[in-house]
Amino acid sequence: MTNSVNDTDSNTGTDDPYAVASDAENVFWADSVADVIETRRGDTNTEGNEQEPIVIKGGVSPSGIPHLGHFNEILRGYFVAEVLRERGHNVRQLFTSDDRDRLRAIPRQLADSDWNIVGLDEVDAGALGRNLGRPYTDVPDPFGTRESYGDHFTQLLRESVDQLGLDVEFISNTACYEDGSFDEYIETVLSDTDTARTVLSAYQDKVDDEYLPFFAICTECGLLTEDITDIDLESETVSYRCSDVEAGDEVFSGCGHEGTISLRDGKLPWRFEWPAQWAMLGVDFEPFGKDHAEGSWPSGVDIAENVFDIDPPVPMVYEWFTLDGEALSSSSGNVVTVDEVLELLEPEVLLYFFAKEPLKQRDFSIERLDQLVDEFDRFEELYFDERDGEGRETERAKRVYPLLVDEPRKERIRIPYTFAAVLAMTDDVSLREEIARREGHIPDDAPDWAVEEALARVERARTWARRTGNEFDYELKRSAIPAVSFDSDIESALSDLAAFIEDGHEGEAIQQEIFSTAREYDIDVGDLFTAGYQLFFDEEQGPKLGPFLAKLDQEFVVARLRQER
RNA sequence: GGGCCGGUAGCUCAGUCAGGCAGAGCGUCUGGCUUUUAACCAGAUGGUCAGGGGUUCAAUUCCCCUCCGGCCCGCCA
Repeated sequence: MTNSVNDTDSNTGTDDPYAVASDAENVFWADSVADVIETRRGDTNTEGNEQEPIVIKGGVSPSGIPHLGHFNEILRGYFVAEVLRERGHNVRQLFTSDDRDRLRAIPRQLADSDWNIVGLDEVDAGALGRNLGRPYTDVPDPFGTRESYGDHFTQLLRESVDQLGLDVEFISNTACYEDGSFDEYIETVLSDTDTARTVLSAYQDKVDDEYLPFFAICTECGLLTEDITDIDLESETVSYRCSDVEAGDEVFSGCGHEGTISLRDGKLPWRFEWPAQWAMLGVDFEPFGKDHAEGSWPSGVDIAENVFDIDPPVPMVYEWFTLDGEALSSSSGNVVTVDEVLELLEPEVLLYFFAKEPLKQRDFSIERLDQLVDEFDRFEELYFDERDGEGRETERAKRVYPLLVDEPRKERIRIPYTFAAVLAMTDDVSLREEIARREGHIPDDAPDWAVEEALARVERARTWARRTGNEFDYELKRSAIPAVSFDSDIESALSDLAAFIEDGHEGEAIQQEIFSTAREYDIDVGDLFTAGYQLFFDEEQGPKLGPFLAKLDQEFVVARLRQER
């Protein structure tokens, strides 16, 4: 082995993907990354002397439903891109869909073009099974609307990026192979297979003297096969035998066909393909998951320097998220999509989540989503000097918050998330607003746009309560009375309560009256409350009853307490 | 087996990289209200900084070992 990354001194600083984002000078990791990128390029001033834009890349195989974890590949880069743009640089943010990778397993769940999550029983799973081992772009779209499986899931990812309002250029790996963009890099690798073997063998034991770093798509059966028998760079062709491919526990059977294909009808193995992308696209920065940190990254550095003769990009490792404590996984179906998340919280809250320290293991907890939203609300208040911070909290908020929203607007209104969930117990939109105003969450002079956006959170909290079935998941049974029956004491007590409310009283007075009525009839206070919750929610518990009833329309409340409708 | 990242209050997280009194929000408890029913206000409570050892006047912070969660050394955010 010569000049591997491990025995040069070039690995002391910016090649360490763990160290790049952890400079104590900065309160925001993306600033530390940007510092390193500027130093590396040597064009730290912003006087317009840089010829080429700074290129930031991410990438993923379109293996199934694009879930929250995949957005690390976009959003970690997005923050770095925004910081660099602030500093006056021209930045391109790229995303490669690694869509010539092979379909290795069929996910238990898929998403159709409208983001409906569907099980395998709703598609032709058998057809998918017959396509195992073939490139994603050669597998038919299971929903029959797009050109391929790969196109379908790439398109879904792109829609989520659009929903977040991000400016990202999508690049199809398959398209790059087909249009010849990869040609010179494939030729570089295959023209000196000794060097390729030598470099890679330092990282992979299975590389032997026969190893040829190229895969071919079989012209007969479409399998992406690894058994390359000859390379002819004169004619730019590769000969292969369609042998079985082992991938983990799976074996994809080859058809045995022996054929010859163009360099454009195959692909480089991942370990070479990644550095080839860096070379082809001129990548300056790329974040990647911890899975690549100890394997693909060091070999990629070595291949970049010693096969392609380029500098590798500035790297950054991010930790994986869990979803309510479990690993995110397209194949197992434990996923949450950006589409779903945006039904639960505002985009800026989602961006806030991704602005946190990349190396911390984090759980995205839908059960406790209120905690994340509360944290964001406080962060926002720090930015607007509406709250005192500890240590460098305020400094961080001042730095990061403007990157989360289109435009900081001091007049914005945030209804606390769990209170929004309480408001969502009624579907009367004007009542929601009235209660929010009365409780002081909406100032009298609030602009219309701020009220509208604040109340949009109520719908999101409603969706959250329904999705989790939590303690806020109450629904006022307005249209029909729940099937209940009470003993005569309780019926009388409810009737007295109706009369009291008919006289017109404030919420706290009604609350008091519930207690005194219960005493009067010598019934357990809890039983009377339970009866109330049953009548209005068909549940045994609920929000503080007196104030809630006071805010509903009186005629309805009185009639319901009398069990008339 | 070898290497890497993380572990701070019941929960979600700052602080650790530059050693100097252990922090926030939520929750919980108490009061506001002679009455348990979740929204509001006030106050209080809350810790073996995963565990052990070392260096130091001083360690959550630096070093070593161990445990737990995860990753890499096949493929794959």
